[in-house]
Amino acid sequence: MTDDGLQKPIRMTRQRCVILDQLRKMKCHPSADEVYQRVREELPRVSLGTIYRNLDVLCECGLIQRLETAGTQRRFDGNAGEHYHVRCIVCDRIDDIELDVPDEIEQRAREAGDFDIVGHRLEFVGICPACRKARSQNASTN
Amino acid sequence: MTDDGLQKPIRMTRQRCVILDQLRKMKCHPSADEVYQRVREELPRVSLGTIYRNLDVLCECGLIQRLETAGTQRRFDGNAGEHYHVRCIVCDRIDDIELDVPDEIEQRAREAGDFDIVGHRLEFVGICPACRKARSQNASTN
DNA sequence: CTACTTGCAAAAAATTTGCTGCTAT
DNA sequence: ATAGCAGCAAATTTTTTGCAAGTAG
Repeated sequence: MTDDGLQKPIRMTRQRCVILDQLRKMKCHPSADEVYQRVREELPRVSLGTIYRNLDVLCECGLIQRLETAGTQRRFDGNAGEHYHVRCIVCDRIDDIELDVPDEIEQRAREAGDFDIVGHRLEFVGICPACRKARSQNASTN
Repeated sequence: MTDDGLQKPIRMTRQRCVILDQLRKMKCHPSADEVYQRVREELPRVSLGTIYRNLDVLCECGLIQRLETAGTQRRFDGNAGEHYHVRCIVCDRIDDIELDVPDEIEQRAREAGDFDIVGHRLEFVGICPACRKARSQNASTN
C-alpha cells in the first residue's frame, strides 16, 4: 500500500529551521539560490546542496510549496496553505492572491476528462502596480 | 511604445517547420530534448541549440506555448489556443482538458488584488487512467 | 544581397549526488 | 547509539551563447 497522506516526521535540524523561517519571512517566492543567500547570513557554512535537499524534504512533508514556473529556476513558497498566485508578465514578480474558487470546478474537470482529479492550481497573469506605473509613464513620453 | 500584440513575421525555415510540425503531432507536452529527438529523425544534423532557439521564437510569436511545470525541464505545447491541462501526479503525464471557465473569475481576481489581470492559467492535478489501474492492481495484492 | 539562421562546440546555470564526519532523537 | 543529516566537492542535467558558414526572402 502507498502511504499517501501519512507524512513521516522529519528531524528539525538547525538548517531546516532557518530555511523554513527565512522562507516564511520572504513574502516573495524565492528560488533555491535566493533562499541560499538568505540562509547563509545566519549559517555561513551551509551548502547549496543542503538547501536543495531540504527544500525537497519540506515540500514533501507539506510545510512549504513548490511553485510552477515557466522560467528555468524553481521557486518556493513558504505559505503551505491553499491560495493562488498572480504573476507579473513584465517583471515576473509573483504575489499571493486570496480567492475562493468553488470545488465545483474540479467536478467539471472530472466530467471533462478521464483523470481522477485531486486538486487544481490557478494562476493569474497580469501587470503589477509598479510595472503599470512605469508603463504609463513610458506611454506619455511617446 | 511597446509593441504588444504585434508579432513580427518569422522566417519559415525547414527547421522551424519540422519543429512546429512535430510539436503539433505530439499530443503529449514534450520537453526541448524530446522535441530534439523527434526532429532529429527528419533532420539528423539539427543541433539542440537550434531547437531551444526556435522553441523560444515560436513561443514569442504565439505559434506554440510554453508550459508551466514544476520539474526541472521546460515543456512545450503545440496547441496555442486557450485550453487547460491535467497533470498526473504519478507519472507526470499532461493531457489537455476542455473546460469553460467564466471570465468572471478574472474579475474577481482584479478585485482581490492590485494587478491588472490579463489572463489566467488553470491546471488540474490528478491520477491518469493508466496509473489508476496500476495502483488498484497494487492495492489488491496488498 | 544581406539580415537572419544554422550547426557546432564550449560555457553557463541549475540541480543532484557520493562520501565522511556530525547530530537530533 | 544510530538513522538520518550536513558540508564539501565533483558530476549531471538543462539551457544559453559565440562564431563562421549557409539560406530565405
